[in-house]
Amino acid sequence: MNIEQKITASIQQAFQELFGHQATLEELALQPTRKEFEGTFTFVVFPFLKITKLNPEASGAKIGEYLVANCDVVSSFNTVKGFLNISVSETSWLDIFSKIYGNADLGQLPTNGKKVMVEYSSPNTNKPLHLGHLRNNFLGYAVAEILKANGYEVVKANLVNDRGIHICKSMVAYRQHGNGETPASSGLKGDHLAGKYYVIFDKEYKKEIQQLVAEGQTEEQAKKNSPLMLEAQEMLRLWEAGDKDVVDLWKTMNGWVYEGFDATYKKMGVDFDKFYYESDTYLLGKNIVDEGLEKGVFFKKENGSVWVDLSADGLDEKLVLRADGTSVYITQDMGTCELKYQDFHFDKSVYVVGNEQDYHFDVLFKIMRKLGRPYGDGLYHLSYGMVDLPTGKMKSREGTVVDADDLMQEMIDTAESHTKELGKIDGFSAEKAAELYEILGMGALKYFLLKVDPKKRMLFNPQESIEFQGNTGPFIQYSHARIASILRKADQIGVDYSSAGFEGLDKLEPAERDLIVILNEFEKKITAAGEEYSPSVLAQYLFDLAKEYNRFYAELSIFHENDPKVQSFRIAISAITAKTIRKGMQLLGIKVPDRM
RNA sequence: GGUCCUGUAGCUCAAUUGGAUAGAGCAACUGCCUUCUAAGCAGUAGGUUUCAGGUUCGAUUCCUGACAGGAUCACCA
Repeated sequence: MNIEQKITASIQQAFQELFGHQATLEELALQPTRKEFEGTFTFVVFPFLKITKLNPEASGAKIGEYLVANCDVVSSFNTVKGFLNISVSETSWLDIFSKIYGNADLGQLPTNGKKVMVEYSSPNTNKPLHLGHLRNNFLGYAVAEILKANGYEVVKANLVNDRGIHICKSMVAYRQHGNGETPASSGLKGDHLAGKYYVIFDKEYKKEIQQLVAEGQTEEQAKKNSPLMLEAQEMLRLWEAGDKDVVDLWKTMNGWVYEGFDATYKKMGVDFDKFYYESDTYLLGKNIVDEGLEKGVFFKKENGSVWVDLSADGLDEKLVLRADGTSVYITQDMGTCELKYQDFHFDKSVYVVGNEQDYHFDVLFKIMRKLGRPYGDGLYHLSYGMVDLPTGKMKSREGTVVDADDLMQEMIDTAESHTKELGKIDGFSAEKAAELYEILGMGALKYFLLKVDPKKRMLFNPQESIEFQGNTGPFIQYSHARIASILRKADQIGVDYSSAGFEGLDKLEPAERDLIVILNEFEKKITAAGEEYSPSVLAQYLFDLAKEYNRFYAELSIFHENDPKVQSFRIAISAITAKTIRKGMQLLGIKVPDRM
């Protein structure tokens, strides 16, 4: 039983004994005391005035007195209006600290026996990754790690969109303008090479449209009649028919792209347990269409197309199979959904996909539930907002994208120049230094993208967005490095900061207590981040923790402290702060350095 | 036009899910390095929470209606 539960249980008892009222633990929830008041936890009595039949102050006082007399962790209280502010004794805080300090599984909750799949990244193989993908990948990875910490067994999946008209566009342009260029001959990363021809296609395509319009066609006609577009469509048909030349080219180009993606994923620090390829899954789902027709979930129109009617659910009628019997997007998504379940028998399945597909997933999940899938209620769309630039929305065809590889390198370079300016790492080897720049640059970038509530769209200003001070990754990393330095010194001079070193300590400075209070919230935050699928909860917490530690650091001395117990305790609390930061940042996919 | 999301300090974001005088960071200003890393700490200033109603002890949070921005509404993916 943790401290909050202990206090709420006592309040429940107080209601029983003082007012003869049976309150649920749920309605007795505590909240943190605002820092301008004395106390740690606050109980709001307003909702219970009808039960106490006293004014707010008197109600609070009565419960407060009961707590001081009957709850051993409560040392004092004060009431302001209807707010009962509760103080916890210093020895209780020290007990709590000892428990945290002795916990070998800090930040890892016990297994819950449940399995969850997290699908993220899911790139197209016709162009390199950009800023929007970074948010997706960092989010997906962090959510997966957070769910692991919550006791789930996690499968990270990547559904690669490796076929379709967009790939054919790159292929057509490559055939016409490629001259046998390869990543090796051009020095371009494979994904960038494919992207180059995707852009060439679009340029040439637009020229053709202009030409055709000049010859008197409408723009719509021109788009359909453009020889390039016709060729791309023909190539798609040939691909589906298994034409050897087309398939060979497709394999070659995709191979280049995967090499490029591998490098990018490595730099991002993300990984996957299972890859799905749309070239394998795009024909799936037709059996589910049949099943839906049998069960009466779907219906057939006169022309043979198959639909689902979701108007009773506030949605619309939605096509699930074309009149010619071919699949649409949602057909294969139904099939892939079922395939994933057959492969892994998950309890939950999370899709990390941008909010422009909200409607699509709404429909997909409603369908799977109507079909009575056992996992229907476990389907979840982690919908995140777009990343906007100051110039507006990113459009890959128009070249207004921030490339992922470029941005990551830029961050690392900035970290390098910043570090050199400060001149603190003189003893570092070149490799050590390079490693540090990467840790700092990637930390800044990841933290920036993860600290915002996923569902909100966010603004990214390449010039201004990335800071190394304030609410940033490097600030938290810096706090860790400071502590690491203290621990090195403590080890060097041989201080015992095991719990034996501060046994019997019974006094606390406010800065020490505040630090214990926030350290004690770690598991609660991991739980909340997991329940809400929101790494931002954890990011915010780690910032608050680092801030609290830096206050402690500035206010209290460690190696000038004369009382050996106090000194030992301060090192211990520093050590556990570092451990919490390291573990928490790890859940966000961010590394922390020992020196910077 | 229908549906959904968003609107909080000059800027970027919080606000424990209905609680106290709405908090951080950046930018601006003032202090603090002979002491464990100043990528830090302390402080000043900055707000009619887009607007108008409503619900109640109490609203940034819930409801209604405006306004603004975005997404989506294909036999595209």
